[in-house]
Amino acid sequence: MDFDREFLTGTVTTLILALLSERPHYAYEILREAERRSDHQFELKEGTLYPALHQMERSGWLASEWRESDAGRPRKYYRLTAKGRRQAKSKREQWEAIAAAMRAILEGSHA
Amino acid sequence: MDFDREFLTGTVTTLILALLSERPHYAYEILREAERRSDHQFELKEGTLYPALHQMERSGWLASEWRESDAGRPRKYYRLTAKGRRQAKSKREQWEAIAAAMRAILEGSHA
DNA sequence: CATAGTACCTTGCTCAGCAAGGGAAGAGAA
DNA sequence: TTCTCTTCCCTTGCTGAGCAAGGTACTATG
Repeated sequence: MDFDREFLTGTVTTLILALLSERPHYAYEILREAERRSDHQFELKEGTLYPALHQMERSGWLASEWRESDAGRPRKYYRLTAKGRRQAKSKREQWEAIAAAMRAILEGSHA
Repeated sequence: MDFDREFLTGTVTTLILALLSERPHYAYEILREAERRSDHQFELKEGTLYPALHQMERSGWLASEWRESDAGRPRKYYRLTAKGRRQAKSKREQWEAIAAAMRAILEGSHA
């Protein structure tokens, strides 16, 4: 396999695609959800997330839709397109390959 | 825990420190070894590795020493300093935390 | 009325990774 | 002998992800 160059820095993209694979989310919700599930290991920054979402929408991986909320501001929900679903799969597989490769290398240095 | 900013892109540094934790290596050997152990998943680039090693030496994580080889050019061996050993531990722990966090997030999207 | 939380966004910096170059020296093939 | 392959070292200059730091606006709470 050949990793996307950007992938080695790309946990953010992988993470967004994974969450959106389950159901549509709005950005702020992605922030909270990533924090919660990672037991506060991840603190995704707004300055990272919003531009990333816009970029991914421009690339045709995501589609967005405004929805009213009973309390407070309307929310912009993102969902995966077909292209996005393919990307999500690819990114996840790449991540798993990297994780396996790292494991193989790190194991040696444990002794 | 708080990740080093660079860490999310920093598998390279982690990997180098892990290999040097085992024994001194010269750069070219690190390239080959990373490839071999990752079953050719990783193809560390020279343009990445050499500057990284120099940077790490300047930071006091590594020390280097030229050794003659029976065949061919002399080789520049790098080994960890005490500071480097602490870094190696820290990076490995950070990597493991990220891997765990990613696992937690990716699991949900498998269904 | 001030503070904190929710929710959207942008601009401009920094620095890791890399493509693309270079050099030198030995080994084997044609 | 010349050419190419492999080993081994290195540098320069680009790109782009992540982020700090800023902004807006509305609601709830003390």
